[in-house]
Amino acid sequence: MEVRTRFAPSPTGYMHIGNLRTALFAFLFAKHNNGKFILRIEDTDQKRYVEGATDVIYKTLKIAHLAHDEGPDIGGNYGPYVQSERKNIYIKYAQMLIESGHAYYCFCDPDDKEEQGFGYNRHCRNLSKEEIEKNLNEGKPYVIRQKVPLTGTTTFTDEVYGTISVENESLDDQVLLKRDGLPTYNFANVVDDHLMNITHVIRGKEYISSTPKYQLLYEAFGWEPPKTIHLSTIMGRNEDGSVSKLSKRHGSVSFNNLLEEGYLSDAIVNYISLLGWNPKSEQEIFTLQELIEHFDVDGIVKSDAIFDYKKLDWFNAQYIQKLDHETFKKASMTFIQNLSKPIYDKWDFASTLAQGRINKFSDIVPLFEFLSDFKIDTSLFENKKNKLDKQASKDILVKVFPLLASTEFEVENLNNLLSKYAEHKEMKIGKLMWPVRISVTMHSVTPGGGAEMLYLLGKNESLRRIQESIDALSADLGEPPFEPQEKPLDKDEIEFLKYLMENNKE
RNA sequence: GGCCUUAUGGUCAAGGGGUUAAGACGCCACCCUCUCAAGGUGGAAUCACGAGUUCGAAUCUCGUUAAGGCUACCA
Repeated sequence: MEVRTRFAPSPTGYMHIGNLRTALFAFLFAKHNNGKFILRIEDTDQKRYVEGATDVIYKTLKIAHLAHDEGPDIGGNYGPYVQSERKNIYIKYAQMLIESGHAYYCFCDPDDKEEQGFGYNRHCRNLSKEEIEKNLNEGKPYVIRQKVPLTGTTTFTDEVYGTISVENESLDDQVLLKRDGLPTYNFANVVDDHLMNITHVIRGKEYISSTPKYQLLYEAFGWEPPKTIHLSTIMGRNEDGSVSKLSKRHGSVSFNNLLEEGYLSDAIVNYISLLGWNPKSEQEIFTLQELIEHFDVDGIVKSDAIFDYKKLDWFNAQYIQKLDHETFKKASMTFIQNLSKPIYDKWDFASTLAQGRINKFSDIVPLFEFLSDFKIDTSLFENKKNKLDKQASKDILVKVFPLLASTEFEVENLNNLLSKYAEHKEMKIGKLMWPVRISVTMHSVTPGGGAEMLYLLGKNESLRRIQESIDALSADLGEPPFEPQEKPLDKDEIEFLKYLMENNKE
C-alpha cells in the first residue's frame, strides 16, 4: 500500500519552527517510502482566521523545498483540502455516528460549566428521543458529542512511543461538531485522515492523550486507523533556567523570523532534522535528498529537545561558507542596507571578508560598524603582544602617513608597501599593522587586515582618521600636534623608497 | 487534582546487561595568524535519586523526584 502522510497546519499567519519540523518529518517519511505528502489546511476555528495565512504556509513549504503532492493549491484526488470547504462531509459523518449510537446531541449552554476542570458532565448523553426532537424542532442550538464508553480500556500502538492504554472512564465526551456547524479538530482529523487515505499520521506528541478518543472514533466507524508517529516537543530555555515549549520569549521561533535574521533555509531544515531524530551515524550535514535517504522512524527520539541557537549558528555558518561567492553577494545584499553606511560600491570586496566571518547575515551589521562609527580611544594602541605603547604607535603612524599619502589605495598596493616597509625597518608586520588598523577603525576586532581596512575606507577617510589618531596620541603624550602637509619626507623614508624601487625590479 | 509521556555532559545525542560511556555544538588552552573568523591539536564536563533482579545495571523491574502534555464548542 502506498504510504501517504499529511501536514495539517492551521493558518495562523506564521510557521512555528516546531510545525516546520513536523512537516519535515512527515515529508521525509513519505518520500523515504516513495509515498505521497499531502497538505491539508485546518481552518475550522473561525475566530482564528487570519488573512493571507495560507500563503505563508505555501511559501514556507516552497522555500524549505518540502513539495507536497496534493493540497488546496495544486489539487488532488481527495479534495477539497481545506476543512472549511468540507463542512457537509463532517455533518454527514457526525449524523452517522448519532445513528449508530456513538454520538449524541447536546443542547447545554457552553457557558454552564457545572463540573469545572473535569470535562463535560454528560447531561445530554441520555436524553429521550422526544426531548431531542422537541429541542431540534424549537431550533435550539446544539453540539454533537462523542459517546465514549464508560468502561473498558482503549489501546493503540504508536510507532515511536509504543503501546499506550487508557481507561475509558478517564476520557470525556468531547465535542465533535461545534455550534457553528464546523467540526472540532478532534473530529475533522479522524474523518479526513480516513477519507484521504492517510497511512501514517505524524504529529506533535501533545496529541497522544487525544489519540484514544480518535481510536474509538475509528472503531465506531469501522475504519482501520492509520499508524501514528508522535514527535517530541521542541523546547526553549527560559531565563530562570526552566524549560517550556519554544515560544517567542526564547527568540525567533518562526521560519520567517529566522530567514529575516539571515539564516539559510537549508541550514534551518538541516538543524531541525536533527532535533528529535538521529541518523545513527556521525554525519550532521545533510542535503534534503540525503535526509530522505537516511530518514528512519527508529532514529526518532522520544524525549523533548531544547532548541539551541548556537548550534543553528554553526550549521548556518557551514552553509554560508559553502555558498559560492556570487550567491553570497546576492543573498547578503538586503542585509548591507542595514549598515548605517552601506558600501554597495565595495561590497564585491568586502563580502569576501564577510563570508568566512559570519554565522548569519545579520552579523554583517556589527562587522562593518567601524565604517561609520569612529570614536577615538587611544588605549587601543597599547598592545602587549606587539610590545606597543602610545608612543611607539604614534611613531609608526607618523612614518607611515606620508607613505600612504603618496600611494594608490588598492589592497595589493597597500599590502606590498606596508610589508616592504616593515621589512625595511626590520619590524614584524604585525607590529606595524596594529597601529595602522586601529587608527583607521578604532576596533580591535575587524573583518580584515590593516590594508583591507584602508582600502574599504578609501584614501581620504583613512588619512583623515590616521591624522586624528596621531593628534589624539600627541595630546595624550603631551606632544605638539602633527602637521603632515608641511612635513617633507625625512631621510628615513627616502631611503625606504630607494629600497622599494630596488626590490620591485626583481 | 486525574490521566498520559519523558529522564545520558550546558545543548543535540550514540549506546538496550560486561565499553577507557561515541560524536557534534558550546566552553577552555595551545598552534597558526597583522585583529577576528576559519583551520589544527588537546582538555574539562554526563548515566536524576532509591530499592530490586543479576556474578555484573546507564542498560531490565518497581518506586520516588523532576519536567512536559492532555483534561476547550483551540489546534
